[in-house]
Amino acid sequence: MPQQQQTSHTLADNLRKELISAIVEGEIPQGSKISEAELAKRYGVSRGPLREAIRDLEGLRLVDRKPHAGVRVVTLNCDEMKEIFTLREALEGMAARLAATAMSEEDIEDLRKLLNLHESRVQESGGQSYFQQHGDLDFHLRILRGSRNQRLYKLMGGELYQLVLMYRRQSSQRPTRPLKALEEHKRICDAIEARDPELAEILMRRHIQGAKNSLQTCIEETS
Amino acid sequence: MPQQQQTSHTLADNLRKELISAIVEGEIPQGSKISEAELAKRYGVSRGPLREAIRDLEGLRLVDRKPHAGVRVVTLNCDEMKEIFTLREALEGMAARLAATAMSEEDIEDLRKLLNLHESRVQESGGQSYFQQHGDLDFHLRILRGSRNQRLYKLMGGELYQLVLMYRRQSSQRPTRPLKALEEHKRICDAIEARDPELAEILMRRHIQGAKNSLQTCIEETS
DNA sequence: TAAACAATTATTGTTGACAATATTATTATA
DNA sequence: TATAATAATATTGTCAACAATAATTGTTTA
Repeated sequence: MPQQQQTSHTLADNLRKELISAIVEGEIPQGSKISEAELAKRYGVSRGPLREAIRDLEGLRLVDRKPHAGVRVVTLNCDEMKEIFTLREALEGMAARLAATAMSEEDIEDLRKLLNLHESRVQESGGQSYFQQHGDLDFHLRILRGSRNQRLYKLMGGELYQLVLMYRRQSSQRPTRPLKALEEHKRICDAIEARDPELAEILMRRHIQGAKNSLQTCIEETS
Repeated sequence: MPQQQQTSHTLADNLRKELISAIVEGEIPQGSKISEAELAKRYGVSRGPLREAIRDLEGLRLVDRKPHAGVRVVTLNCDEMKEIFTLREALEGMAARLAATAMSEEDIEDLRKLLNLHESRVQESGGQSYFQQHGDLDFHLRILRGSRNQRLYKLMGGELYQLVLMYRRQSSQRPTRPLKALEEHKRICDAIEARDPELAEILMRRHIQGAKNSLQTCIEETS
């Protein structure tokens, strides 16, 4: 079953989704100040629900807020992104460990099919964009769900992945070797299929460490 | 410097703190429905800021909300608590790893002093209550801060620890062997002092696994 | 001219009233 | 009597006006 109904029938909840999308896609640029009045007019709602939605975004750390001074979209510098990847390493490593015992045979079969799909996409067209955009996250989300740990799934899949997505979309992140990543995904899947939690965790952590290391080096910002 | 000013000068932010405290302490019992009108009257504010504060609590997973049907305080059963402890294992394990290289000599010295203080408290009075209530969390928060990973610190120290606290306060959690816990803390401190990230992580994970295992076994709830 | 102070303006924070939805109580019917 | 449909009630969701705070602009003074 789907985990949530399509539309929540409340303005604040719909706004929340729209704003998340707008920020992640860069429609509302990083570091820009958000004007409540302007956004309210733009989305055709009053400021009440809008403020509630913004409050949610603050919880997701997509915006920063200073009382009486307004909210700004966060600016993701490379250092912050490395922090997030460190969290990914810890959390997704644990997810892989749990998935190795918690995933059903059908789940694993589906996961394998997904990897085969990814392989064909990568082969047929270089496929970098597709794989980078969706394929990689699909795989990681499957593992997170496979951990059967609701809180883990919601935490990584909900809050943190928005930030990863945002960074990928906006930082002109170069595609990081889809072939190598796909190969690593396969090995992780192997470990899960072999019901080897320790190996699954180690491989996942290495995989994410690799991604972290390939983040473009930070530009030192003294001011 | 302190990370936040004392009072935020906005009703919603102050309410947020009060509500968190009220829920964690059990003043607002688990599973109870929250009436906006009643709470607004109780705290002498209008429903606007109250709703924003509640929205924050939802982000912290302290309450559940169904659109048009109200919010309820979450009920922490043992299974959920085990999920949280699994997150703790992953995140605090990572924190210990990072702390082993990131903490300054002074930080480590202070940590050692803290442990000595704990030891005297435990010895002089059995000290179970103090150590269980504050000492244990103090130690873990120090490690989290020592990781020098802001996001890790805020995530575990902010959102997740509220839930751990809530469970401890309300589930008549028996004090889980303060002497053994203290001993484990010392070993973790040793590993950090020796600048041994792998060992620090392993010990921290074991330490939290032990705490998880000592959670009282769940009462099976079929209905 | 530059700096500091003061008045203005714009934005955020708050409130109480109104609208929409879900829950409860009531009534009719099998 | 039990169940289902329906009306009444209470609660949540939304709005537009008001208050309070911060940013901006203009003015005065060294």
